[in-house]
Amino acid sequence: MTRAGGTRAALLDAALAVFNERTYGDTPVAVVADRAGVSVGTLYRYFPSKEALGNAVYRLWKQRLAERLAAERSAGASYESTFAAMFRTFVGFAADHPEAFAFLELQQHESYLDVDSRTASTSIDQTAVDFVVQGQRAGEIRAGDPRMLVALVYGALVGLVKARRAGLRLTDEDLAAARAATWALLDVRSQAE
Amino acid sequence: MTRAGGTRAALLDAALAVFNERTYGDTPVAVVADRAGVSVGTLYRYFPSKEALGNAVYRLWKQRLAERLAAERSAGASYESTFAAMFRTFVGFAADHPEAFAFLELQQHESYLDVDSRTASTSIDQTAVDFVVQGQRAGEIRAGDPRMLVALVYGALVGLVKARRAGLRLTDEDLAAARAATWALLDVRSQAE
Amino acid sequence: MTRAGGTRAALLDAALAVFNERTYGDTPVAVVADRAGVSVGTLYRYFPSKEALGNAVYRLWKQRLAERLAAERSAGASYESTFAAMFRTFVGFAADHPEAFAFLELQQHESYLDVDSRTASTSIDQTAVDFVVQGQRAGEIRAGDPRMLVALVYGALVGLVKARRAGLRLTDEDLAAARAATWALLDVRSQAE
Amino acid sequence: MTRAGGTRAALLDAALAVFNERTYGDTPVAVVADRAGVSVGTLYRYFPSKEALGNAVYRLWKQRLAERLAAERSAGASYESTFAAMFRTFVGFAADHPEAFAFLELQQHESYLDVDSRTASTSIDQTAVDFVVQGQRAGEIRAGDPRMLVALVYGALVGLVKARRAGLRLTDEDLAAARAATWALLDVRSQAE
DNA sequence: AATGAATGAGCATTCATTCAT
DNA sequence: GATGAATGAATGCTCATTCAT
Repeated sequence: MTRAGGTRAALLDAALAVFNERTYGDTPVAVVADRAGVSVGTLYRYFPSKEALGNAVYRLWKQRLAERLAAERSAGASYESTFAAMFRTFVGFAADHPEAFAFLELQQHESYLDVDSRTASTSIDQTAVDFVVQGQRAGEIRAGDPRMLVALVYGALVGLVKARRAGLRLTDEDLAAARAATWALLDVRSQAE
Repeated sequence: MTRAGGTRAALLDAALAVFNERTYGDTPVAVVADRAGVSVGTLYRYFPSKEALGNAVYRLWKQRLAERLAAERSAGASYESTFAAMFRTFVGFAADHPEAFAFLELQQHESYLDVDSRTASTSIDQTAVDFVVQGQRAGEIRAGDPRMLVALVYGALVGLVKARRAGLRLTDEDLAAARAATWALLDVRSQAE
Repeated sequence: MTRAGGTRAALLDAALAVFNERTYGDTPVAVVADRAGVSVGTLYRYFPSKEALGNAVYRLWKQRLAERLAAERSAGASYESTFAAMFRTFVGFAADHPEAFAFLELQQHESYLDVDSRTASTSIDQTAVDFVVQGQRAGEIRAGDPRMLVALVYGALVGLVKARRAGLRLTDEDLAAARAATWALLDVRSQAE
Repeated sequence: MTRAGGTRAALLDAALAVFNERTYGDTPVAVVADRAGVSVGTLYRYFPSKEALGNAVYRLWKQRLAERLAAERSAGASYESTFAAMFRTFVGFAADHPEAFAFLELQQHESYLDVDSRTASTSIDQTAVDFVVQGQRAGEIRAGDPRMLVALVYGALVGLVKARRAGLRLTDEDLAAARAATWALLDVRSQAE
């Protein structure tokens, strides 16, 4: 099962897959190695420990998500349309890489994430907080602690993806409605007068 | 260290506490027994397995939350004010029982939850879905798949509590703003015309 | 195979035996447990690690040897007769507990001995150095760095026991000759005039 | 990092060095190869196994020591002066090649030494035993089992070197005293009349 | 009923050795 | 010849569960 990207990439892929079938903590490294089509010894040639492997998987996908989100801040666009783009990116990422999204957002990583991984995670938050702060200054996003608003929106998005993962089937129309509803979380016009 | 409620209650309390300090999966049963002030043997007299204990803790708190939420549907009140009451109940529950909330919503239980526990979980969803469906019929809640709307709202709430747990400090004013924003997720008046 | 002294004693006995058949480093803990007639898990109930077990065995026997040696310093006796008593004690200990002696003196312990164990070891040296210093003051033991003289005598004794272990058969007469020769290492009368 | 003597010599040097930093048993072959500046594969081209490498190192230095000792038996010299020369040779060897001496005398080799290596070891003993037997016939060395006397002397010498290695600092005067004391182990004149 | 000693399968990790390039 | 990636058996240690007292 070796891949074009080589053994290391095969291991990262296998790890993502099996960590999702159970959990990082419940998955023996032997299972990761098996899935990647290599021996345990080989896994340890590429990653010094199970923790290092977990961190590598986490960082890889957090960074990919961060890159996709960062790319959406287009110059002249309105906040609502920028939000719509970010929403689509986020939901699209979750659709394209359901295992990666589930691993990132639906598991507990506190026990093994190192500083670099936590930093990768923070970068997405920061992008979102910046967006909210600017939107508030422009009078398009409602008042309130920006981190709180981000937590609500991010939570709503995670809730959405989690529900789909649990079996909820949504049409494009549904998703457009979800986007509109989530934008209302931020929209200054939804603010009680 | 036995409690008023007896050994079983002491074990459930201890389990909730220690499952939060690490994770269900990372916590040896010996640690639960220790914390409860009993021996491992005794733990196994009250619960046939670690899984059974985990399920009991899960069900206990899911049911308590469900009861508090169900109690909020007052007869003549508007949907918005009912929502406000439910929001307060939910956030209040998380404030009163932070360990319970964290255990219920911030951990993965898939690997060990039995059917009964999953049902207990569904009951809260159902309460919420019923509320949304009725609100939609009454023309006060926006259109869209009710389960999707519930997922968004529930996700937003979890995101809020998670952020507080990660260190975000919020005033009562902030929480009122969070409630208003979350209501906008549902409010028909926030719907784009 | 449980012994009168209980599981812990059985483990210490088994450890001494198997550490001698190979080496501390070459002996899996499973082999120790097997020999003691218990499971690996039980071994770990009595000793937190293999290192701790190794240290416990080392300390136990070093202390027994130290006690036997310390008991030999009789009040009015001459240095030569005190030395003879210590020599007999030492050789007798090696004869009575060949495995213990071999473990203590013929293996490398540097990699795992803790401070307490090293202290137990030093106590024997100190007893010997004190003896030499007093003998020098009394004009019965030759001049020279006392630690150096102790190293020579201790080395000679270890060499003797090692040779017996390798198959050398010695009569009581031989041993008396060995004692006399070893005393010459210290005897002021053997000093070149 | 190849040496004048070629790859094989570089490997033997590297092995001696790293076997002393830890132990033969604790040293991965990869560390030996690294230190020698070659790959593991190359190491296995020169030595069929780790054991073979260990034996080669052992034999190499045992033979060098044996040669230096054997060279000391000068024709007309007295036994005491021959002994003095051998003592100096031995202590000098330990000073010139502390790693080699420590490897030979302060580690356990039983688990992997082959017959040839054991033979190399015996040859030194034989030289020493011959010396003692002749000295006894000449009436200059005390009575007693020659192998026993050799064991005492060899042990004393090892004890001396071990103590120096553990930090004991000795002047030339101290060493002369050590030599005199060690000779007393053999000297017929030290024998109790 | 309660205890806690005992069990042993299971896990992360290491390392001597092989072999395709 | 030389390389170093790959192998997989072996090791120290953990922990859910049982059971004699």
